[in-house]
Amino acid sequence: MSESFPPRLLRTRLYEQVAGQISSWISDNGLAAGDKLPPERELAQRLGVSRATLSQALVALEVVGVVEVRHGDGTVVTARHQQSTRIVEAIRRHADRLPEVIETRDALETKIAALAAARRTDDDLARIDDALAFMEADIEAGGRGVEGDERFHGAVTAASHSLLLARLMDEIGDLVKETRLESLGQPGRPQDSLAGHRAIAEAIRAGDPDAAAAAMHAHVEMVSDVALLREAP
Amino acid sequence: MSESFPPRLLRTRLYEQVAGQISSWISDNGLAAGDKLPPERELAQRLGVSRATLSQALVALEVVGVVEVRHGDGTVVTARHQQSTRIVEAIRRHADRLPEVIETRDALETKIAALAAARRTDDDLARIDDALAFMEADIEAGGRGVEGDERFHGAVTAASHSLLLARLMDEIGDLVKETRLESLGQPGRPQDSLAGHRAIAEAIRAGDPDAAAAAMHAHVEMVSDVALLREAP
DNA sequence: CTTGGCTCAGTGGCCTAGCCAATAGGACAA
DNA sequence: TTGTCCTATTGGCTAGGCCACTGAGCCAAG
Repeated sequence: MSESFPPRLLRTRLYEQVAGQISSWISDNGLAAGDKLPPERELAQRLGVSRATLSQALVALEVVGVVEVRHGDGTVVTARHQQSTRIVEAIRRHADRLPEVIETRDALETKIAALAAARRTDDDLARIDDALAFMEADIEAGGRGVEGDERFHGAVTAASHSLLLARLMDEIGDLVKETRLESLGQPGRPQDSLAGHRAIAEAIRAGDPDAAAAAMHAHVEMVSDVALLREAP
Repeated sequence: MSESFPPRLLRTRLYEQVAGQISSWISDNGLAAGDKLPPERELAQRLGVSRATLSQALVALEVVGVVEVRHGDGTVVTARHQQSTRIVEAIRRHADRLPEVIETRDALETKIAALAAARRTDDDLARIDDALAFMEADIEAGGRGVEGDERFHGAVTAASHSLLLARLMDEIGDLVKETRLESLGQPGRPQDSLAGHRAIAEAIRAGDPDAAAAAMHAHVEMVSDVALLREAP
């Protein structure tokens, strides 16, 4: 019942507000890469916070890649400040983001499947089979196989032995999760999905990259056939 | 001239070390999602730093998504802590990271090229042509066309009209830059690269996704033929 | 027995005040 | 012109303290 409750009323820490203000101040005043921010002491006073808090905000902005703090010199604006940071948010709020997620999954997972077919060890294969079995049991018990689906794709990703691709998949993990829930909620879909997984697993077992890529592509395409998208061709 | 100078001898701030220690402490002790860290006062004392510094470290870890700091309750470990965080660093230090970057580029840019062919506007096309012209002029003037190369791929990415794919490309931007420098430094390579770009541009102009994908794939494959890799087949 | 309010100990949030350390840029000597 | 040194500026970090929030236990009202 407690499905969609109030969003937990997240409490904003002071440093977050400060970071936000600095960030938008940079945009509003059109500060470009290399431009300097005011000294900490002055900035803190102007913002009405202590230097310690300002320091936290700067750490946050630094981690995200908006500014660079140089001991003894000052704080300068980094390049690529507008793009990276807020795009995730932009996407999250964007209504028609589903197609983009599908496209991106297709790009990454097709390659991942091909690599997995070429590189999988026996252990990798065992984990893939485990995920398959888990999903099958879940579905037979009346479940939708959500977790099994997740495990399967995770196992395949691991089998590709590419840290970078794994990292990017993780990056879009949350978005993928939403499409997963969407997709597996449709009647008959879990079984179809399981069948798709089996085809992918077989190609990987056989060590056939092209077949694995094709199977994964077909699978992602099938998954993308979601009610939400079916109205606007 | 200041092309690839000293890596700027990055100065580690205390909070970075602290964040690192906490992070590995979490891994080593097998802390799972939901487990609590010691209180700030105790942790600060144990690590031999002030609470303010520890606080900065926690902000950093929070921004990255490793922990969640709850006012009045404590600091708890978040899910997905092991994967995301340190992989970027791991990759950066990994000697044989080149192949992974190439693979990932191939996955993303092949898809991007196909989408660009399907969606490019006339403006997109104009920007692509501009980049092409810029690179050509640079090469004729004796340059290596590094910036032109960057512009071209940027223009194609923009033409794909996918925020998500653009974001992921941005994510691996630094790594790609290194391979770019590596590749274009080889004799005759700039011209070859330019020819590859032309083929891609033509396919996009013609609105042929398959051809664009194929051309991009060939291009990435050509680029990957780097001295560093040629010894270990 | 359940519910709501109260208290209190533990914990993070934030501040003030201050000294240390790195940097850049100017003054000055060679 | 070049190299060295000095110093003002600016960030790095600490210490110590008060306030605010959370959760658990207790207790009285329903």
